[in-house]
Amino acid sequence: MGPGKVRLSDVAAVAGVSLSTASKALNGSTRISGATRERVREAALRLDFRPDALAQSFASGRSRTVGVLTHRALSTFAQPVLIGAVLLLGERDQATLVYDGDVGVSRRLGHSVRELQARRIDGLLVIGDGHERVTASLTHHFGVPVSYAFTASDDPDDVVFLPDNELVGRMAAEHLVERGRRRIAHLTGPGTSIAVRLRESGFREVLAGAGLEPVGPVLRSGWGRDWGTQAMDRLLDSGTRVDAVFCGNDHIALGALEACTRRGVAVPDDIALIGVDNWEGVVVDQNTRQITTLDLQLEELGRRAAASLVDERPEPGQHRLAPTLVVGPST
Amino acid sequence: MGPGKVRLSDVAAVAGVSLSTASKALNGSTRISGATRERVREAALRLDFRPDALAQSFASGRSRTVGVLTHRALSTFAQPVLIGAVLLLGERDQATLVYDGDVGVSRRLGHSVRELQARRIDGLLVIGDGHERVTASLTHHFGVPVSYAFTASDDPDDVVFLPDNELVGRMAAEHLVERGRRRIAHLTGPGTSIAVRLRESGFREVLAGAGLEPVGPVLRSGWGRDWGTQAMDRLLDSGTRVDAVFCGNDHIALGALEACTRRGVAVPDDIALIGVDNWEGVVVDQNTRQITTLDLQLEELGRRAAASLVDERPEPGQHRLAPTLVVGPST
DNA sequence: CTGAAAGCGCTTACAG
DNA sequence: CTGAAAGCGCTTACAG
Repeated sequence: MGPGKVRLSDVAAVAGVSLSTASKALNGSTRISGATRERVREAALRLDFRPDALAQSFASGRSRTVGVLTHRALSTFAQPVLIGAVLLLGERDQATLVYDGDVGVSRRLGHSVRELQARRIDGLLVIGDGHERVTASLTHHFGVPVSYAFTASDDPDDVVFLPDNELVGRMAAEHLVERGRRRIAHLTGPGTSIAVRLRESGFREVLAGAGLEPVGPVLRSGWGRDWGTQAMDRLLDSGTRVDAVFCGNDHIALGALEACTRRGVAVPDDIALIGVDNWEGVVVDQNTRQITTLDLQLEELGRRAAASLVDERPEPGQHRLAPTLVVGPST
Repeated sequence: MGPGKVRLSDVAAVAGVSLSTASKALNGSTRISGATRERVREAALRLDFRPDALAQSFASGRSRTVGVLTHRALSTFAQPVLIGAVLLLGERDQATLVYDGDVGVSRRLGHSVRELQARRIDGLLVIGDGHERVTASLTHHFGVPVSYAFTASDDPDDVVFLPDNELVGRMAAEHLVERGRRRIAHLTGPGTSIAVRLRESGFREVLAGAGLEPVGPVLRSGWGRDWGTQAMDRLLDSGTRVDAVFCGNDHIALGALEACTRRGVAVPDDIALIGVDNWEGVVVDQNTRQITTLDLQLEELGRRAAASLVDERPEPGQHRLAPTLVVGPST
């Protein structure tokens, strides 16, 4: 259906202007008389002109495609980052070329980098797998903007987006302190984890500001529900008086909740629990919404990182995204 | 760094052939003498020639970009489908242009369709939000292959990929029957749901084949954990003897587990529980792996649907993907 | 502000 | 099997 493909030259002819003028009228913010612009626009509208994106890209050198490099086997946490990036890029009419592979392994990487260069991507987003690893900077391989999401880069001049894990700790502490809790313990993941250390540091900072410190020893080990149960039992067995626990993630918080329930400790009346991740089902979709959590806003992280490539280019350095407090109704 | 951009004409010159011959030697499966092909390849390698993808696309009309239309606000379930699609397409060196919007609402859709056409996409993938809704076919808007994932289309000639929900029911029943369970109940989601009906139908079919039928009334209502607890309580209160329960999803199964635990019913010794979704944390990462589940393989669904656009084109009609059984160790 | 012209770097009938 | 030539449909200095 239709009179064949409409080209810009057809629009120009109908509008009674040259090809180059038509082009500028439609795209360029160049000096063009308002009247001419209107005439060209009308003609384009009337003819239902749609510029051939392939030709535009070829002529302009802009591919309207952003490359994305992800770390092999996208984790639960990295997935929303990629989703956010892909959706934002779509909103900007940018396609996404995703290569998955171990960003630390140069073999696969070499192929991906070459392909992305050949594609003349307009920008590159490197998505890592959390705060734990540092990605070797790839920025110098590309003549286009490169940003890093959910991983640090080893070049301080890179544009990096990370969840603000220190703020996570501060917000957890503030939430509990504001609600009158004073004897706050901390059960968390392995002490080798950067996220664990940052969260703990923010947590201690706010406590100190309120003239407090963590009650009992900070227990650091795993990220699983089992560990949460075990740690909570240990804490309560020790006889430490506790009125709140900051759990390093929601799995730990659920494990702690289980221990409390088993021992007849009321949550949150006797002990308030706060976790991290907004793990689906922890807060939503349960009567037993006894846990408050902090959402790392990972999809938004992906959106911001992608936007940094196609919208205004931000300052070099680490950009930290604030988490969101998701309050269990009874807390 | 380097002697400027290497073009195909440079390769041709070095190899001592014409531009067109060089092009065919590198891409075409056309009749080219082995010797010539080798010479051209060597030259390309030596010069580190990388074809300009923009020029290739423009000349060939193939954009190496696949369009993806997703239903507004990607759900937890639709996300892995998109991830799978994007990753597979990357493996095929295909970029992805994702437009999110209500596929049923023509306003936004119109813009997306026009943009995708202008981009001269090589194929289109429509990702829906599960078995419940039927998407109006968009196939006729495009001259390129269109596939549908995680939604039905209203045109029987469309290529559609769905989880095999009937098989979900059959596999759940088979698993329980094979393990000697005979008094099997079914607690599930709303009776209006297509997925609920298909799962129940497969479930009943296998039971019937074993000379059985569901024990007690099939309880249909919500998808949440609360409902699972409530339904399990109702079932046990009724005095019905039960040795297994097929739960419509993992949330329901977890709710049922809670009810059992509270009442001192041993799972899986007294009552085996099987759910659906392989919801993170249900089976993995807990000592209390008391629940078996069926994984809908949604990422694989996305991969298959994407592959149907860029690899071999499958038959029209619905293609159903088998779930995977994820057995809790003690079941 | 407008237009003529070159050029982006390949692919692909077509003729030989 | 190989090559000369046209052409893909825009953008962008450049000159006017």
